[in-house]
Amino acid sequence: MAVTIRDVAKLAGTSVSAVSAVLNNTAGRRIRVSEATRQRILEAAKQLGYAPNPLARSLVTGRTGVLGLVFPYSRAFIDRNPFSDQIMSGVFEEVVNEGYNLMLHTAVGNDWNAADEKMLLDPRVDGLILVLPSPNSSVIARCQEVKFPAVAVVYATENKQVCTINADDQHGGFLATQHLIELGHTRIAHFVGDPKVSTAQPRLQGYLKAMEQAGLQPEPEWMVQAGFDWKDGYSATQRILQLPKHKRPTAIFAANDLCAEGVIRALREQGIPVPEQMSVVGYDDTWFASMTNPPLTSVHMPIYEMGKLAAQVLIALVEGREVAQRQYTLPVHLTVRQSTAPPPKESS
Amino acid sequence: MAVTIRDVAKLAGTSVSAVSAVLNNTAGRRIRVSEATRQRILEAAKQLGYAPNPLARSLVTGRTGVLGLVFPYSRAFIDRNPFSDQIMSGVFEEVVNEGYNLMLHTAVGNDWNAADEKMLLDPRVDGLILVLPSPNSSVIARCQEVKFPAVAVVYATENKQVCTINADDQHGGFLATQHLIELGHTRIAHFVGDPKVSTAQPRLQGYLKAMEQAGLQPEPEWMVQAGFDWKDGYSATQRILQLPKHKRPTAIFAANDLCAEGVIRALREQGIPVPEQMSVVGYDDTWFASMTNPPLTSVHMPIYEMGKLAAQVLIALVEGREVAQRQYTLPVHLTVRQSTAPPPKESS
DNA sequence: CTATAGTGATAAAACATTTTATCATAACTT
DNA sequence: AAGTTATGATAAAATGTTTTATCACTATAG
Repeated sequence: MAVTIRDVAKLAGTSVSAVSAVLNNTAGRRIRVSEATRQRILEAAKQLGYAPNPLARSLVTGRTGVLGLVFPYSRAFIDRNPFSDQIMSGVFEEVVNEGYNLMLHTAVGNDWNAADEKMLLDPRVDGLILVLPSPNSSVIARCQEVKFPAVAVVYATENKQVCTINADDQHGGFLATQHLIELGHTRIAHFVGDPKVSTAQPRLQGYLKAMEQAGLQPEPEWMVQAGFDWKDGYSATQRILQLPKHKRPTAIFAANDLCAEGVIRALREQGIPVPEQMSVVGYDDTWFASMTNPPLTSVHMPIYEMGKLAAQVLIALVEGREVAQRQYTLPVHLTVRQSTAPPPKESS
Repeated sequence: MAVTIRDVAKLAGTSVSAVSAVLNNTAGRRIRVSEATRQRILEAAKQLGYAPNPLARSLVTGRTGVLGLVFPYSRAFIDRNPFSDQIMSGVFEEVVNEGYNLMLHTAVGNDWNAADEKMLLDPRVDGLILVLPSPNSSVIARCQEVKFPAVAVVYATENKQVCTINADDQHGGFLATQHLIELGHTRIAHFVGDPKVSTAQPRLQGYLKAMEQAGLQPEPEWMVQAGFDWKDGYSATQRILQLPKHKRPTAIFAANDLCAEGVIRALREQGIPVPEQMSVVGYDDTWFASMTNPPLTSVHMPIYEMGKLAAQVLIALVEGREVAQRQYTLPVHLTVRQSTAPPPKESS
């Protein structure tokens, strides 16, 4: 059916090995070929429109030029989630630039069964980028064990051998809170993300650090266990509005942008204007943050860059290059928009 | 390194062919094997943790179990675009359910060069799902030519042999416009999408049809060449607000949700309340539509379902099953939210 | 005049499968 | 008793590459 290397060899009147050597520009190393036959081979290959079969090539070289990208199995993480889009976008950009291909995988939670193993430690991919919001994954442990190249994104671990890409979540939490303190707020709530996700805890730590540093004592009711979804922010806001007036916060630092949007929506429905009566800070600063009303002040997480870096590190690993650093923590910064303002004057 | 079929054969004390037959449940067809050896083989395979090498298998069977998903190369189409996310999400869901894998591709515009050909007509994928907003692609023609299984999404063509998945854009345009007419609007603008994208024209047709059917004569200024991006809606709104009062529309049917968000933003900045002074209708009804302020009335396009159907059809094609239908046009409906209302009373 | 080295190549092995062809043996038919 | 058929297998071919080993032949050095 398709044109093979043998067809080229036959047309050029040479051996298969010569064709292979010429087409891989590896002539001169083991196999020598004269300039004349080199030209004949090139001509023949062009004439037949020959393209090497990647399967056969991979079978013998043990390399495929394909990277695997693994998301946790959760439709929420793939669909309607600017975070995973941007990770993917960054990964994809780098992968394409470096001439690799990208294969998508899923169905991997924290548990790791035989089916997953076959799916992931697959000779069809040279390495894996794992988006692993849950800590202590056995997936990554298994990769280490069999020395399968892997890079984990948003993954917290003690093991210094594991390649990880993270953002400075604690500093992000600090920045968000400090910004509100500088505006004059003293009663600041933090809607904490899903505790199963590794980024939730450090952000809370950053919040606590900023509060402590400013000499503010956070009420326990201000640290609300919410979540990363829209409706988590919505319901958490409803709860916090039931606090007695003197305990009611004047600012909310939400778990992420989606959560913050839920906060804004709940506030709007209660007739509480943002930012005049309540300041709101988001987290992630995805494209979506600038689309809310009012546009959201948010901690900018370099998500796209994290995806890109993950791909860079993985490619280095796959190509056997030594990586300068195994664990990265990218800096974050605060993007101030219009959802934050000084607290309202006390009317009581 | 890895455990091969030979290791299993050796441990079980049988031939390689017997192992292959047993493990593929194809025993009895050509190769017969007794129940006793069958058990020995199964046991040996389990003990060694054998997993067949997909590369070697694909090389001989000519099938890989991998589908390719191709997006046009445009970062806007991958990043920050709820549309492509949802397509991908639908495709992915079906692909995973059916035990296939998904490979991502890009770098294909309307032009189709040799590099693209090698990348796409790749033995590593059994077939392609092409997201092809631009009509008359030579990509799809080439796939037809070499009988490479392919399904095109949002692709307009005269060729009835090409498998396509579309939504009823004309009816969508009709529904959006009719809704505004029923509310009492007579001066209705339509912000037309990128003319290079095949969905733009039918939506305009639907708009015109609804207007005509209601006996309304649309002013040429109301059909604004805008685009599918946020800022297209923003700038088009600024232009339309400069029309003299008697020509100024009371409702805008935007090219899509992103465009509509730009419209709302521009109106807000001009102090024109939505929907009291101006009704706005979006298109696509992505998750994002319910997040705007006010929540957007939008034509619901079954994007996720389109992705899913595309994968279904492609898998049928790949597996050699005859498909009931080669070209699908999925129905759309209107989701009414709070961005539309009757026109303001004439104050002049 | 014989080792050695260099040149230009080819044949064969290896990669891990599936598929096809072949081969005994026993049982059953004619 | 010879021929057919069913059973249970195995060896070998095929898939399309890359890599390793081998082979002539010539020129140069000792």
